Amino acid sequence: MIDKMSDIPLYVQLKQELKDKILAGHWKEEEKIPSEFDLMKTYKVSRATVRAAIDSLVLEGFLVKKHGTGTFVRKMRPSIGFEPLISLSYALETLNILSKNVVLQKKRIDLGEKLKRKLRYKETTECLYVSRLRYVDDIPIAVEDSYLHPQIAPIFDEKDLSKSIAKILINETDLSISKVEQVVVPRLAQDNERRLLMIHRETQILYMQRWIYVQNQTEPAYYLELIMRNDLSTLRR
Amino acid sequence: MIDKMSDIPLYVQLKQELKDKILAGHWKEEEKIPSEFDLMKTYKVSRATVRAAIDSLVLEGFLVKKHGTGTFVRKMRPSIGFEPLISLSYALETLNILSKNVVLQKKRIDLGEKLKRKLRYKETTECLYVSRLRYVDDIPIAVEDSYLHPQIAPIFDEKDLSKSIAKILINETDLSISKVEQVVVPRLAQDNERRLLMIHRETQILYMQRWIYVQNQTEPAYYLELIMRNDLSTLRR
DNA sequence: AAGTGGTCTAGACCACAAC
DNA sequence: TTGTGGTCTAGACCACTTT
Repeated sequence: MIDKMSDIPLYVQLKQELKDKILAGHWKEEEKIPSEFDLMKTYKVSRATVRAAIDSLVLEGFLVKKHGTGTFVRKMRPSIGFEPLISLSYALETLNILSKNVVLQKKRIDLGEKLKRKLRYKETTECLYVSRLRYVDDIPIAVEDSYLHPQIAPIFDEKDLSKSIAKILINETDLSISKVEQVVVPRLAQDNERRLLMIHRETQILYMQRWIYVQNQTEPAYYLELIMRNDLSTLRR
Repeated sequence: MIDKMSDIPLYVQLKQELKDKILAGHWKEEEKIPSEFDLMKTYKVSRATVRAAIDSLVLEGFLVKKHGTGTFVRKMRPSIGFEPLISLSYALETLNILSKNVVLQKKRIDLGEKLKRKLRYKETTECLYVSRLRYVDDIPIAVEDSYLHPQIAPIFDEKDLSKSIAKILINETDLSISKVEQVVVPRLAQDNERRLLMIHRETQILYMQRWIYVQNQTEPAYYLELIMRNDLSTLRR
């Protein structure tokens, strides 16, 4: 209950009240909670107080607001906080850097022995290959080669691949990620990389490989290989 | 300037106005911006509008508020370059989260076969072991076990290990990092981990291993194993 | 048309930090 | 004591979604 005499701010009390109900399952996932006006009446507080409590819970990922419709309990993601480790888009967003991808190529390919070993496939001999260039303000910052396992490739057939593949994997599928392996090597850019990223010979880049495993599959669902500029400190928006 | 006839919300216009001034260097880093009341007068808007604009910029990491003192331009965070990939401290800083370490143990240890394999040592059979607990606002968020190769361990004999080991490696030595390998697995916390992190059984954690290689050495200079809470988004400030 | 969240105003009092 | 940000109220109108 809410105590107006308490030293604890009303919106904090209301926030805790709502959070407790969410965690206790009082409202189910995806279910609508009472409207802001209902909450005003129920708890006898002003709308600003209700909104402060709700906004805070939205920020913490417990609630989602839909304009004109209502406020809903957010489907719990098993991996909140995990995203920046998986998705370059997400990692950049935490720095307030917005990037966009341009798809250069997208095709099914057969894997040679060498590539098969690199992708850590055991049996599978084909995959969906996507080559992309990532831009921040029309400046190319990374070249990404993605390899999608046949088991998950169909999901991406009709997706907009200018968006983050990792984000799609996390948010638009029911797959849960079981392991992420990653190797990063700093080195100088090679000629072809320099041309794509429009950088000088001396510029250092990061070469990164990433294997993402889902659920019980033994082969990586998503292999990513990228090179990126290592001097993004000046790109804040 | 702010246009009350525009379709763009006033607080968004004000936010953009302030952001532009920050990026243009109109106020320097760590410098105080005008008070909320000054901004109300200057732009002829209500306090709620001013606060909405400022709160949004705080959230994005451009401003910091200090109760009773004022609002200040935030010091620029490190880039997404190499550092956040190596150092949890850096990675958290990009999320606007400041953390500190407490050293629980620090001792030389002899390695059994199992540990030797885990550390990926070929010949070496000893190392410097450091166990630390990482806090954000007195909340324990991670337990870290660090293993330092004998070749670099002496460097850390007299260092303050409440600071980031990776940061020391990057900034206070001449060693250059040649490779970083990392494995992340999301899973539920075990009993002993739950106690240290003061979390419930259902809470998901991230288990991470990281091998850092320097220069031409074939054995990792720094092996790190940690478990951390996977709900750090709720700790953002 | 009705209900929801989004924006905005004007005013009030409180808690904290610095002078 | 003064100035700052923190909390809270009561009211208004707008934009979006559903009925």
